This record gives sequence, C-alpha cells and structure tokens, in this order.
Amino acid sequence: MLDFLGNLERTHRCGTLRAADAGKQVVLMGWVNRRRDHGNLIFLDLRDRSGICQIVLDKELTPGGHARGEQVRSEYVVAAIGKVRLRAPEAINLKMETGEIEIEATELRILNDARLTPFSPAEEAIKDEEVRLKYRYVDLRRAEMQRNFRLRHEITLAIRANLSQQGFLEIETPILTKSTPEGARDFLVPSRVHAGEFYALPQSPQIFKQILMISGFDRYFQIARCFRDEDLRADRQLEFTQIDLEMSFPRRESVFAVVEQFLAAGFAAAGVTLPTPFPRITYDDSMRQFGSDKPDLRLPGLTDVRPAFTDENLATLQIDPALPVVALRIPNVGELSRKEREDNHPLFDQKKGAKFIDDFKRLAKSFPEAAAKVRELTGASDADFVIVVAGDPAHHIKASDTKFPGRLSEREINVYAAAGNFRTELAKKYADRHGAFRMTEETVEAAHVHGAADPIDGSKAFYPIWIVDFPMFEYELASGKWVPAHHPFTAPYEADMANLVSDPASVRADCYDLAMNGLELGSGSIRIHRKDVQQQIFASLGISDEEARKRFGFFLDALEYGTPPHGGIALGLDRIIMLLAGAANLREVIAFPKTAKAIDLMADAPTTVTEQQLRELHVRVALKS
RNA sequence: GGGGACGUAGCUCAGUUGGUCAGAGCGCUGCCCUGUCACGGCAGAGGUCGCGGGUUCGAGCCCCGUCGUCCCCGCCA
Repeated sequence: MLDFLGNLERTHRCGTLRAADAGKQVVLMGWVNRRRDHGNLIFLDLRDRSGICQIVLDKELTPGGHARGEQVRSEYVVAAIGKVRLRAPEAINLKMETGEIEIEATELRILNDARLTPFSPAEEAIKDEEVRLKYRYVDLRRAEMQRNFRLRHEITLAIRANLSQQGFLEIETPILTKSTPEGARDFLVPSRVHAGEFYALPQSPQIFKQILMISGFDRYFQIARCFRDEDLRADRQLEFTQIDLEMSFPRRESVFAVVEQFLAAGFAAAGVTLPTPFPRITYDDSMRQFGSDKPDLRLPGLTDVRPAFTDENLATLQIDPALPVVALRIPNVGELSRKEREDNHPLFDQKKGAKFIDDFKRLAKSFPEAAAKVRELTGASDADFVIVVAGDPAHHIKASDTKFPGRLSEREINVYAAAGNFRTELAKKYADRHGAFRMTEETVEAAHVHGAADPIDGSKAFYPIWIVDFPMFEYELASGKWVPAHHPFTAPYEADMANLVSDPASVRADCYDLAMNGLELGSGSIRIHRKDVQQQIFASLGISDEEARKRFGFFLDALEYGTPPHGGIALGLDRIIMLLAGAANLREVIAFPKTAKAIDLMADAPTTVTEQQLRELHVRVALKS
C-alpha cells in the first residue's frame, strides 16, 4: 500500500542536517539508499540530491512507522517525519556528513515503490555502460553524477556572470537555420511548409554572431547548443555546448584576455585557481614538440633525434632522411617484454607514412652510438621507455611531399602526428607508471572537497596553452589548389596580406586554438570585415562572385553595411566540465548522451517515423538494400 | 570505411590443454535479529555462456560470420 503525500511539506534536505539541528521536528523526503533491518529496529539511509541521512524506525516507539519500514525496499520514495536527535557517541559515523545525528521517525509514508534497479545508485558506476545509459535516470542518482551536474551548473553560472561583467550580452540565435560554413556534415530538418527544402541545425552560431557585430551589439556571448553529424569520440558528441562569443574592435590579445578571465572564473567556481595569462606556442612548434595541435604539456615532448643518426644509419634502418626523426619518451615505464611491445603496436597509426623503433636493445646492438645519443638527447633515465619515430620511405601515402619554405610539409606533419598520437596513447596506457596525470586527479579531488570558497592551486594540474600562427591555406593534392584551412571568414595576418595571391603557402591566419591537457578547448579567429579582403580570399580560393553569393549571400550583403573589425572564439563547455569533473569522457557530464554509434539508448533514438509524418514533410525514404 | 579491446546470473568477475565447468562475491527472495551504517545469521531462487553457423564423439573454450558497448584512425578546419 502506498501513502498519499497529502499536505505534507518537506522541511529540510537529507544531507544538510547537523548536530546543531538536534531537537528539531523535520520532514525529509527522498529515495531509500539502503535499508538495514535488525528485526525490531530498522535503519533507513534516506537520499536526496544533498546527501544521505539515517532514519531510525523503532517498533516499540512507532509500530506504524516500523511496519512501513518493513515494506520499504531500495529506491522506494518515502517521507520520513520525526525528530533530529544526536547519536550516542559510540554510534557516531564519521564517514557521513550527517553522521552525528539521525532521525527518530514517528511516521514513514511510502510515496512510491520502485522496481529492483539493474544496478544500485548507492554504489560506484558499473562497468557496463550500455546498462548505465539505458537506465540513465538511475545512473544519474549516483552521487558522482549528481556532483558532476552541480559542478556543471556552478561553472556555467560563473562563466555567464563573468562574461556579463565583462560587458557581453547573451543573445540567442536560431536552431532552425541555414547551413553554416564549418566543415562538418549538417543535421537537416525537412520543411513541411516548403516542400523539398530543409533547415540545418547550427554547427555553430558563426554567421549570426558576426551579424550581431554588424548590428552593433559590440560584445555578444551565448551558451549555445551546436550540432555536427560526424562520428563520435570520447570528447565528441553529436550535440554539444559551446561558450560562444564575439567582440568588435578586438585585437587578438583582447580576445585572449577575455577568455582567460572567464575561464579562470569557471575554474574558480570549481575550486581551482588557473594562472593567467596562458602561454602560447605556434602551430609549427606545437607539431614539432608534441606532434599535435592540442598538446598535453603534462608529458615530455618529442625530441629531434635526427643528429643521433648518420646517413648510413638511416639508410640501413630504411628511414627517410628528409623527414623528421623524433623520439618520444614515456617516463618510468620500465623495460617492456617483446610481447608487451607488440601489444602496443596497434596504437601506432600505420597510415601516416611513419615507422617506429621500440626495440632499443636491438637498436643498441646494431647502432650503439646512435642508441646512446638518442637516450642522451631525450634525457631518458634507464626506466624511461623511448621510441624513435621516423618517415618510412617505402610507404606511399596520399600526401603532398612538396616542401614550402617556412612551413611544415604534409609528410612532416604526418610523421610528427604519428609520434604524437603514439605518445598520448602510450601515456594513457601507462598512466599508473609515469604518474603524469596524477596531479590532475588529485587536484580535482581536492577541489571537490575544498570547494569554490577555498580554491586550490591548479597550475600543476591544468596546462592551458594558446596555439597561434596557423597556416591560412592547405595544399590540396587532388586538385592542386590551395584551400582554406579554416572557415572562409578567417582573416589573414595583415602583414601577410600582400602575399595572398603570390605566395599563399606563407600566409598565416589570424586564428587561435586553446588547448588544455591534450584537449582542444576551443578555437577562434579575427574575422575578415572588409569586402576587398573577402573578395581577395575568395579569388585566391577560386570562388567566383556568383558562387560566393549563392553560399553566403545574405552574409556578404550584411558585410557591406558597415562591418566593424571583429573576432571571437568558441570554447567547448562540455570539455571544460569534463576536465574539472575528472571525467574520462563527455558522457559523464552530459545528462542524456549518445553512444559511439550515435544512439540514445534510453530514449531509443533515432527511430523510423510514420508514413503520415513523412508525407507531410514531402520526404520519401529510399534505403540501400 | 578501417584498427584494437570487451561480451558468462541483475552487477563485478573466475572458468586450466576442448572432457561434471554452469561457478564465486555482491545484489535479490524468505525467515531470524534493538545500534547498524558495505549490518549480521540461516535458507533459497536466479543462466539461450551476446546471436547464428561450423569443426569435433564432445565447445563457455577452437574457426567463420554477425550484433552490441568502449577506445583510436578516417571524418570533425
């Protein structure tokens, strides 16, 4: 039998009661976390989002409440009415925040029963994520998830407040819109009113926020949902949230200052101080030093070990002497058996035209001097695991071999990237041995305990870094054309403008990425605000006026009506939360995420729709058999 | 599209060379228990070993295929 709530009002939350509340008459409501039945005495741990409180049901004192207590099971929803009392000294539980008190219940109302849950929200996350996601409502009851979403709320709130303080207005832009010029696939929504036509969900509010600058709003921001129909990863979902902002009359440095401020505010809300300003690195240096444009500075970088080898060495080893020869070092891994090394081989991306040497004993046997020099150059201790990565001359890949002065060739980038990926994959695998991530974990844990009121130093746990000086264009091998590496409204450096047509390889883009601990947190740019520059860019891309007008017509119109110099950035909010929650993937900080195969296991989406719906939308489905 | 890991009870897992191997802990159900807080005690229920096919006298174990989850590459500038 279930009881009615009646006009009963909750007076307190479970986790908030302390010794000072002793004697108070209270009404608590929540879920039964655990029940301990001692026969004539029953203990209930009652849980709500604030925490847990022990309810005592004594058969002698309250026979009715005790009878109800016998019926109760895990996750039943109950109301406990009674008095807060101090526990006897020997019954105090220091592991509980409310461990000094308990509720001597006079009445227990069962507001709802519950089926046996497939796993207990009172415990740590189960490994089977399929079950967690299917029963997401149960999973979200777990303290860790409750904490993650409270954290998300606090960080978001702090960032909003900070941006507002910095003079930014939050303005919403459409969800049903037109395809935006980010490179991803669009999610399309068929129009019922306009047969055969489609809206696109925004990949970002890019064009709208630039138009807001033309409209004179000067500083705009939005906590914006974005949609990209691409394959998912640990740090990529189909829909995600960006802290999107744009400002008028900015220099790059002013954008950086704004971001550093609001990010520090967000971190502070999570109990972590983040020193500003953030360091910078050029794209080329980032590739050379880390083999990545989102470097993780917690680990040693790559070392150029080309000088360790003679030309004969390289010839014997079948290494391309024109490409980089780098070493990666994972500290304190110890000596690996042949089997262990072979198990690591799938972590190396074979398709990048690079090869690696991870058998150092063998290398030392054939090339003792080179091997010694490599270890010397990398500064490796005996316990450090060192791998040499180099270009494979035998491996023909689809990449431009052409070397343009002053910038890395595609093949060079590929070798660096192969080394960089290997570095991060191995670092993930041997995290326990090198311990480079431990400080981050400890800081996150400590921050959860200390809270925003008493923030702790994050400088050894979080390594933000600006990546700058990206090349403006990429050489497309198939067409033999230079194509923009970024969206076509990204401004070139004013100093490089003269070379747009004559030497596109040398032109740098005035855009920037922000990375932290191996994650790309965001990217932005100074935009093109002048029609003549925009035309030059289009011309250099071989885009005709007509074509440009068709793709970006309304925006090009807007540009002609008094566009201020402007620029901005967008940061991935989910990724920021993920870092501060100490989560391994975005699903831990998104309430209802999708699986790697883009499925919502709880809602069971996507699904087919009725013929009627399709007809109204003028859509016919043609499945490939 | 490609590579890798995993899939045995509700959950976490063990299962040797193919031969009583259908197992453990937790959870669950029933009974007992007035100071537990991962309560305890006794008893019990619970399995298409992801699915399909093959090899074999015999398959949880070997082979092929397939599905699902996760990680990575491609893709996402």
